Order: sequence, then C-alpha cells, then structure tokens
Amino acid sequence: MLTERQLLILQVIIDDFIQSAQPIGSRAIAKRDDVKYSSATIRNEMADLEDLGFLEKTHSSSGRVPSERGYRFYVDHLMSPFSLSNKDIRRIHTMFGEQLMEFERVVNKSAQILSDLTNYTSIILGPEVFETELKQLQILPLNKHSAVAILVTNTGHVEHRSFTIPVELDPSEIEKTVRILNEKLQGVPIYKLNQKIESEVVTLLRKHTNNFKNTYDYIQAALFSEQPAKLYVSGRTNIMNQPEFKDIDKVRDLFSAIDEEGEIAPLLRSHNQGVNVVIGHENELEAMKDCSLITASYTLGDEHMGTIALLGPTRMDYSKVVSLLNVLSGQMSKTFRAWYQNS
Amino acid sequence: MLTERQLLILQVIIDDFIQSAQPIGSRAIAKRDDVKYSSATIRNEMADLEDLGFLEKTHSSSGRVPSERGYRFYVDHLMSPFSLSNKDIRRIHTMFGEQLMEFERVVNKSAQILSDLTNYTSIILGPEVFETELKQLQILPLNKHSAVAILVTNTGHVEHRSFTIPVELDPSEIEKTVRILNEKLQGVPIYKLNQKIESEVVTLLRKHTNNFKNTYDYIQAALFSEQPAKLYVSGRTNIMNQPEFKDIDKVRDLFSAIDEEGEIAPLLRSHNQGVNVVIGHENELEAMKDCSLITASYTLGDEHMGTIALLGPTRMDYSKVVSLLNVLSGQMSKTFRAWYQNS
DNA sequence: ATTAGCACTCAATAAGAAAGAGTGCTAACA
DNA sequence: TGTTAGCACTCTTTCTTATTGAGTGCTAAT
Repeated sequence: MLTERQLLILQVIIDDFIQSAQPIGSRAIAKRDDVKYSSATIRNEMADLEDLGFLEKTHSSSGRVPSERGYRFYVDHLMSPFSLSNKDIRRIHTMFGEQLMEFERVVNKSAQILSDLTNYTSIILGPEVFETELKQLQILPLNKHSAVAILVTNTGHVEHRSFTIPVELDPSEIEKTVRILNEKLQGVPIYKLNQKIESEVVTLLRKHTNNFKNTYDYIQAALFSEQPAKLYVSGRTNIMNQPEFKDIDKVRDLFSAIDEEGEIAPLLRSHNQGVNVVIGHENELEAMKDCSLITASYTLGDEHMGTIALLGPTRMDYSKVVSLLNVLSGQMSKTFRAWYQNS
Repeated sequence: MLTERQLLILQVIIDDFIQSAQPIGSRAIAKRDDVKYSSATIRNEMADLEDLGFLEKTHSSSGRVPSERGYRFYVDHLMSPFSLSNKDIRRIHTMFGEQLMEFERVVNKSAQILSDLTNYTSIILGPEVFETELKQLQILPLNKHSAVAILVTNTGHVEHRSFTIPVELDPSEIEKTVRILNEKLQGVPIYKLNQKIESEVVTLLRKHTNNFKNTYDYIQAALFSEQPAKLYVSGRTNIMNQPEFKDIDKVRDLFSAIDEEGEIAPLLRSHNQGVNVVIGHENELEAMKDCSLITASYTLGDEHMGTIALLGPTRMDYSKVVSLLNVLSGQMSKTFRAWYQNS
C-alpha cells in the first residue's frame, strides 16, 4: 500500500510527464509549491516507487518516467476528473444541435471533434448492420444487363450492390421473388435473414416462382454477404506530432495496423460498460505497444451500437480523453435514440 | 539540342538514380558496359548537363542527381516503355474477371493493386454523381419521427440521407410529392435537377399538393445538396518506405494534404487525355514539392468518369507507373462500359 | 524521519582527425 | 580537336575524445 506522500509524488510525476514528455527529476518536484519535502526525500520515495514498478528510468542517472504499471495505477486510482473548457463543450453542442443530421455525418463529425480537441487519432467503429432489422429490400434494373440491389434497415442504414443480370434470369421472376421476400422478412434482424428464409420462406418461393433456386441464389449473393462494420478514422497525422513518434518506422507500423482491414476493429469490439483504457503492452498488437487506446460505447436504448475510441501515446492525457469520450458517447447515444427509437 | 552521348548519359543517370536513390558519380557510369567513354569525358558531359539544368549536385563534390527539369525531359523524351511482369498482368486480370463486382469494389481493388504493384500511394477520384442521371427517388419512413431518402442514378450509384420528419409534414403529402418528382425527373442529370424542377415541376406540385413549399424544401435539403466526388486512397504507408521521406515533418505535411478535404481532389480533376505527369514543384501544393503525381482518366464510353493516380517521390519509376495506369484505366473503362452502357 | 553534501553515471554536444567518394582542371595523347 | 590520365581540392561521413550538465544513490549530520 502506498503512503499519502508516495501517492502525491506519483501523481505529480505523471501529471507533469503527460505535459512535458520529459523525465522528471527530484529537484523539479521539490521546487513545486504543493510539495513540501526536500529533493533528497523525494529521491528516496522515487526509488521506492521504482522498486514497486510505478516508475522507470531511461538510463541510470536520468529522471523518472511513469511505467505502464504507473499509468494503470494513475488511471484506476489517481486521475482527477477533467472539466472540458466551455469552448469545447460549446463546439460539441453546436454540432449535435445541427439540423438535418444523418448517421454517417454524425459519426464523421464526432471523429473529427475527438481528434481536434485532443490532438490524438480518433477511431469510430460503426454499428454492426447485422444486428439491425430489415425495413425494405429492393431491386432496381438500371438497363438490360445490370441492376442495383438496395437493402434498408430500421436504423436508416442503406446497403447497396450493383450486379450484372444473368441472361437466364427473367426480370419478372426477380420482381416476384423480391416482393415475397419483402413481405415475409420485414422486421427480421439481418443476421437472422438466411435462417428465416430457410425455415419459412423457401417453400413459399418455390411454389410461386419458376427457376426459383437460381434467382434466389443471385439475390442472396448480391446482398446477404457478410458486411463488416465500418471504421471511421480522423486525425491520423496528429500521432506524428507526438515526440514519441518521431521515428518513421514506428509510425509506419502503427499506420499499417490502422489501415489493415480487420486489425483494429476487434480491439474496439470488446465493449465493456463505460470507458475502457488499454495501456501500452496491454494492447494485443505489437505496433501499439507504445500506444494507449481508450474506448467507449455508444448505444441505441440499452443495446450496444458501436464504439468510439482515441489512440495516442501511452503518455496520454487520460483524464481529458476519458471525460471527452464520456460526453461524446452520451451525446451520440442520445441522438440516435431520438432518431430511431420507436416510441 | 543534346548530343547522342548526352542523351545516353542523362538516361543512364536517371535510370540508375530511380533505382538507387544515390547520387551517381562519373566513375560508376564509365564502368557500365553500355558506356564507352572514360570517367573524365563523362565528367565533362555531366558538367554540361548540369549547366543545361538537367542535373544537380547535392554538394560541391558529390555525384549528380536529376533535377526536376531532368525528370521532365526524361518523361517527355527519354523514357523507354515498360513491360509489366506476367505476374502483375495476371493479378489485374484476375481481379477484373471476378464475378459479382460492384463499383466501389472495383475502385477499392484497383487502388489496392496500384499501390501494391508500385509501392507508391494510389489515389482514385470517383465519378461526379452530378453528371449521372436520376433513376429513382424514394422516401421510406422508418418510424414516426424519421425517414430515409434514397436517390439512385443510372450508374447504380446510391445516395441516401436520413432525416427527421417535422411534425407539420403529412406523410401522404411527402408520398405524393415524391411520386410526382419521380415521374417527371427520370433520366434528368443530377446537376440539372433543381433547374428542371423550377421550370417544369413546380407548378404541377403546387397544384397537386398542399403545404407544397414546406415538403419540397425538405426533400431538397435532404437530397440535392452538393455531394463532392469521393476519394479512395490506398497504400498511404508506402510513402514512408521511400528514403526521401525519412523526415517525419515532410510526411506529416503530405498526409495532411491528402486527408484535408478538397486539397487533392482538384489536382485529379484536371483530366487531359491519356496519362498526365506532374513533377515536383509543378504541383500546386507546397507539401507536394518533393512528389510527383501521375494521373489517368477512366471513362464511360467517351465521357470522362473519374481519375486514377499515383503519388510518389519525384524519383519515381515513371515508366512503370505510366504503363500501369494505362492498363488499369483501360480495364476500368472497359468494365464500366460493359455495366452501364445501354446498348 | 528528514535533509545536506558529494561522488558518480550517463546522455548530449562539440571539436578534431581520418577516410573516401567525387569533382574540376591541366596537360598529354591519338 | 576530341578524349583521357593525373592530381589537387572539396565536402560528407564516421570515429575519437573531451566537456558539460542534469540527476542519482549513498552517507553522515540534523
């Protein structure tokens, strides 16, 4: 168990380091008004804190730097709540107050605000389309050879795919199939569509349409293929302003991970309640060993919808980021409830 | 006018530098089998080529490096046609041979192929939606408060927007308005929609619907707002492999330009016939002064549709990139003609 | 328990020396 | 007259070596 004095010193060091990115020496701490001890005393305490694993040295005679364990302790026990500036608050409210918003736009703007206000990189994971319900299915012929298939969900999500019409398919057959599918499948969650079709619609289709198998196969291939949730990234270049990312190789590895389809998304999908902080090597990805990833869920009613996150160096302004994510995820949830909740 | 020998030496230097990224000395050139002159002779010629502005030195006793003017001359007069490897050709054909392709997918895959095969960053400018024609307009209520508006063009492009239904709007009015708009506006180019409505549809709407102004305003705001052509970027990190981009500040400036909405797009929009090469300071953007941007159009029939481009250091493999862009833009055009051309 | 004092460590910076790649120029050569 | 050998010179790169300064750990005094 840490003494009061140790807690104070640890907090001071971490707060300072988050600002300066420079190792902190005992003298610098002793000079502060809120610390009443001599540098020698502080040196002793720092040595103890290092033994306990909360601090590190960059070399044998350098000042101290927080270890990952130190950050973890800070986040869990020490961090003081951050009050966002009025300017920042106003900016957020202005955005959510805008008329004529739309899902993609809300998400994009939110990502932008997050990265702008923090100078870190923001990542937002969109909703899993598969958990929403089918509202409408439509197939619209464009010309002799091609058509576009459009699927709309109850959240206003629109999925579409163009495809070439095989010659052997009769347009009227397609139309009939689509009509039947629409009638029977409204309100069914997307991920249950296939199952539902198998169990209840197939027989009906077989009875009412010719060449059933072919038509249906085609529609299914065009629309019901697994569509991964979308990632929105903003402020990529902010990372490059951080002194710990002066090295181009580090940046490249990190960027590769972000751009690599499916590397980052799983990290955002583990959605505990509230705000989640993953520090340095706690991250599964090698490229993120010098980063922290802070995530928060946004919801539709009580259901998890997606995740918003900020990616920065382990030396992050945790307090500010956590508050900001709290505020923003709340605003997003509120907005979506107002839009989509049938009431 | 350059002598044969000068041409040879210039070509050798540029070819070599494109591979090695190192200044070339006279001795290295003299050693090559295809050059029959002594290093002293070559030194003299190099001095002349430098006076003419085709070569530069990095410092007074260094080897020579091509100047931007040198690259320009190389691209315009010296470059030998590149034959893509069979493997590369096959990869392209495999992709375009795939079943069930769709516009976004073709573009994304093309961007990926471009960046993979060149190790540069590829940028594709999507089609201007505004030049395509309206196929269908639809408004689909999701629940009491909100609806989604969907606009489909003759190229299978789907534009959609969710919006909140104001209480004073009667759903049946919306429906009626949409029906009339659909009837009258099919086949009209998107950019002419507003004009056409003013001139031909307004009176009709006023006659058949109540509260006309309000309904129409709303639909218009939801759908007909200017939607800029989309940018697809692939292989961002490739830039960081280039030795001329070891400096993080340079990379940040370039990335900022790429990510900045509307910085890059205009550069891709100046679409001459064929392949276009813009070298170093010929680029308008300060951040791109060490880069070359090579662009090519893809078309629908004879109409320009969009642009594909590769961004790399001025020391680019121009020959390979030009061939590749030629092949790929051709394939894309062919594909889109097969899909969309009514015949 | 706290602190003053001091020897010690290590990174960062600067200055000098040596090596090496490449040039420009001059004079000799075919 | 065009080409080439030779050589002094320039500038970068790399390696030492010395110096400075921030900061520590330990001991002894308070």
